[in-house]
Amino acid sequence: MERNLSFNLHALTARLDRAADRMLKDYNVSYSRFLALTLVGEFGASTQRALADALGVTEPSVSRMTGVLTGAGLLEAGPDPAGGNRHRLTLTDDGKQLVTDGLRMFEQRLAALVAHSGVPYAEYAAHTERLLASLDHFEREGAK
Amino acid sequence: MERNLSFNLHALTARLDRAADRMLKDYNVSYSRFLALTLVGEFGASTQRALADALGVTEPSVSRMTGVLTGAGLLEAGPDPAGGNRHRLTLTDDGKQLVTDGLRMFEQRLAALVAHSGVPYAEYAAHTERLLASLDHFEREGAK
DNA sequence: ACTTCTAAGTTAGCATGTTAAGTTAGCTCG
DNA sequence: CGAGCTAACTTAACATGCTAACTTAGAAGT
Repeated sequence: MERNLSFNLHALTARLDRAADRMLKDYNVSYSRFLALTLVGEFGASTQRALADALGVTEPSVSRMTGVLTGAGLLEAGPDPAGGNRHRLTLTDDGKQLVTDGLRMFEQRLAALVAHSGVPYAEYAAHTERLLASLDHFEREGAK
Repeated sequence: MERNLSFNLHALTARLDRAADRMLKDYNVSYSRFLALTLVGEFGASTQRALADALGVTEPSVSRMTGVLTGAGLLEAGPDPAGGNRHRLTLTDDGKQLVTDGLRMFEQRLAALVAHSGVPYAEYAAHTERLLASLDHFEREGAK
């Protein structure tokens, strides 16, 4: 048996994530937290529920994460004027700065990696997206 | 900003792993543990150190995992006749059975997913492998 | 207005990853 | 042969994912 696709995807992702964690060490945030901040800042994920969906994780994860990020002064979580039991999420100035810096750094590094590997970026990215969409489809089918 | 490659890879892998966990629920093992057993059974990863390398995780992870798997009667870990402070890892009959069943199950499911998505399996798998190799290369460079 | 439903968030407990710092078994060399 | 080296393994403490079960704030129906 050769190492199969799901195994290699698992390994590739785990290593990319750890590399990202190392790059962010100076900023004292993990890659997960950086992603959360990015989604709040760049995609306007404005409640914890929305952020959980965007990150693809559960509400308890986000609940704990927002607690930490608020404590670190990167995120603000006030009551949402839209009503309901919601928290409106916004970035502080420090949070905005971190997202800006981090995105630039990752872009450069990933470009270098892909260039070195010779893999056609656009095609690979498109395939990844298509697999993700199919998986979503299967999961929705299965849940019915 | 569109959702970038590393983000989608992260999401795709996380979901594949969770789907695999659900499929293995009846067998009472997680996907991580299944992978460990597979590497012992199919690749002859015969010490904890070798298994850690093959899985791409650290020794403490493997140490804890082998403890659990041994307790579950899926794995045996005796002293290694090769000497040194090593444990020789081998599958029990139950372990072998699990690996056989699991691999067949995953193969079918992944084939269905990839077919549904229309992504060319061989090419995508080759690209993934190449990226992994490049990342290894970068990490080795960086460590020097 | 009171009950009830629903959606959002929290808390508790588990799994499995990490790093840092021990421990143990055999090898090497003066 | 004893001191120190190295490699493999373990232990401890932390991060962050999950599920299950609870709380809270509005909305809806009578």
